[in-house]
Amino acid sequence: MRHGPRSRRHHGGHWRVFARVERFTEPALLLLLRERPAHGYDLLERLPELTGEQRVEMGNLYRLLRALEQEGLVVSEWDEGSPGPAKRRYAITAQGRLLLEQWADALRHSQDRTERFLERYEEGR
Amino acid sequence: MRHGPRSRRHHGGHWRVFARVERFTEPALLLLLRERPAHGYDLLERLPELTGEQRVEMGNLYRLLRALEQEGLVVSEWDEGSPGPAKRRYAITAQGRLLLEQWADALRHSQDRTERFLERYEEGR
DNA sequence: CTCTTACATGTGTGTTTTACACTTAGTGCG
DNA sequence: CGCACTAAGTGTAAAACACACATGTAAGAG
Repeated sequence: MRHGPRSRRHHGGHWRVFARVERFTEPALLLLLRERPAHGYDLLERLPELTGEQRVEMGNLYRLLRALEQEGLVVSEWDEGSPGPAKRRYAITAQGRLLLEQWADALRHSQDRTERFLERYEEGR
Repeated sequence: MRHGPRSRRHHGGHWRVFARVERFTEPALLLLLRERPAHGYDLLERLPELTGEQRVEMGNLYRLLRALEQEGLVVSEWDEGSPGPAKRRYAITAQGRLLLEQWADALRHSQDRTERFLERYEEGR
């Protein structure tokens, strides 16, 4: 096995567990973009505030942004006029806001499930 | 595309999102086995209480149980003497309890992250 | 007795999601 | 210039998961 699993990393003789919500980068991006439009690299730096990870894989981030655009959840355009390398500026759409709302709902349910799990865990200690 | 994504299902014209914790079946199994030893099919029926899903894929469940055994997190033996088809009875080990503890910890962190996400989401409505 | 259903454990294989490695290009600085 | 930082990507493999199918035991219906 070249790589260990992501959610359970070997580290100094024991397993390190990181309980992560599937596809969490997606709602995180949508939330950041709801606050204000931004370009990919900017999002890359602000994502860890939400995901709790050191950094998000940038390759996947750019692919995800393009996928979101194809689904009509965000729109983008090349940001002319600003200095430095060409940037693509992303903004959330109405559909994106709707999906974010559904994510928030799903995350609340997830919170409830996990809360029940933890209570049941504490009971049997 | 034969199958849609699991965490975002198309349903009646909109996407249905199910925010799921990665590999959550693993701590769920460990918790059930900490409460009492059980065989696979039994776990299969009791898992939805914890996961919130209708059912867990049984193929993957049996593979997961064997993987957990290879890692020393559970032990099993054929349950002789009980009627019906042969059952393999699984029990949690000390290492399994340790990993479950780490999962509980990780899940609490996940709760905090999600809580922060939801608060930030509510702020900007 | 035969058929069907439920119990019980699995294998095979494809899809989706994520990780890791690498490329290209603009700009400022010592 | 060489180097670091910004910015946007591609290629590819592994991990996680879904779906379909196989095999055998036992209990009950007709």
